[in-house]
Amino acid sequence: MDQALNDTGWRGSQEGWLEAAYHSLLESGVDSVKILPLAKKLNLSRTSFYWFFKDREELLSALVALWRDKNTGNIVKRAEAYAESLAEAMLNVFDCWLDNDLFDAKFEFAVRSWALQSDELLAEVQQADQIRLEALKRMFMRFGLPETTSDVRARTTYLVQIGYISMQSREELAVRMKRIPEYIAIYTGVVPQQRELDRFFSRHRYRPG
Amino acid sequence: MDQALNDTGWRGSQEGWLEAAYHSLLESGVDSVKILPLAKKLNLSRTSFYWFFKDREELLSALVALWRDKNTGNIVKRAEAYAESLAEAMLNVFDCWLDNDLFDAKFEFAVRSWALQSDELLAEVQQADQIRLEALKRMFMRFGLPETTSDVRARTTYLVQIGYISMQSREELAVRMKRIPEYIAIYTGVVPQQRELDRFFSRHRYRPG
DNA sequence: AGCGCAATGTACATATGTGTCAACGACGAA
DNA sequence: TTCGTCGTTGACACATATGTACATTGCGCT
Repeated sequence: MDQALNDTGWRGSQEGWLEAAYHSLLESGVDSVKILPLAKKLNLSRTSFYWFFKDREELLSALVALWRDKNTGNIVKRAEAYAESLAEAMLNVFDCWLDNDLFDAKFEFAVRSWALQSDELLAEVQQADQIRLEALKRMFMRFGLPETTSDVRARTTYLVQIGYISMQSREELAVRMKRIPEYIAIYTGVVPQQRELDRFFSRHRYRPG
Repeated sequence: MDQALNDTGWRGSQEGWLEAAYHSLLESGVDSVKILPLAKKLNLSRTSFYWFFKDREELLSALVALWRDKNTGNIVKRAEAYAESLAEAMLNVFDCWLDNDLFDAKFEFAVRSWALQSDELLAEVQQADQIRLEALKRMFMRFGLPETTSDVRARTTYLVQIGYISMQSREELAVRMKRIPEYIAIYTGVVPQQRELDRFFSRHRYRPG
């Protein structure tokens, strides 16, 4: 995001406004995404906004598009990634919860909060939930679990993460990593092997101890 | 709520405004809680608001107080309620997720979204999370689980619910009930007994089948 | 009947936001 | 050099919100 966007030589640009809007959305919610304050942050005249966007609505739509592109695809990919065991498959999915490039948790929360005041967006969010939950459910079924079990385990996996996001806590990586083995055990019903955990830890540049 | 509040004979009242604010908060978030729109809904003059509340801030504080009183106490109580088995204890907690009088899920979500734009409120929400999680953790430990396990299982239990709330789904009671036995199995690691489930179902006026 | 006060309404001052318009500048290509 | 496009700006017209000062209504009590 931060490097993908950004300027083309001129002071302002579509991307400049969009990035400012993105940061404002994440920090204080949709209702803080207003043209006047953004202009102040960018040190631009408010009205120059209208050269890049028809109106505020168009800016908000661009934010939704950004979220759509980023957050759903990667979960599905990670759920479908190759794995020898269910525990390993689960750890693949966990990549999303720890790597901000795969899943932007703050963005996700801001969009969900936004959905409270927009039925249109709510429908989109619920569709995303559906797609993600189904991908996770298929993952459990790939390893031979029955359908109902797979469904509830998929929900547990996914909802714990959505809930975690909504706590807005900022914990150390180490604190979160210590819980991983237990989570895997609960979600899959199987204790993960040490080498599976080691592979996961090293992927995230974490040294247990 | 709906019967607790409401009028003293006069057209307006503290409670009238507060109730209108509550509904507006739940439907469209804090930023929709504005005096002018509320006045229109209540068919009152906007300025008569100031007879009951100093300003908008005071109304918002009253909303936070309402949330604080309602939503944290009951979870703790249910987690501490008597139970013969861990599964039964878990089902006691589940009462909150199914009974709107014990835990107001929509209210909870609206407040969490609100916390995005208020650091003060965020601190309160995180404190509530802490208290609730600790109560759940103690519940697991009461039944002999080790500390780390209890902690992660408490998180799972709680976060699934917070995540579920944030999906804002409106599912039939039957759909939700069908998942209960699996949830209990995942959360506690123990399959619940039929009589435990039956007691739970009847408590919530649900007939399986 | 009429007084007092709780409750409501009217008028004003102010703040913050949106969106349109027409004018202005700076840069690159013909 | 001059022209057109890209980008920027200030002025204007409005809309929606807050909060204060003051006037007005109408219920209840004596």
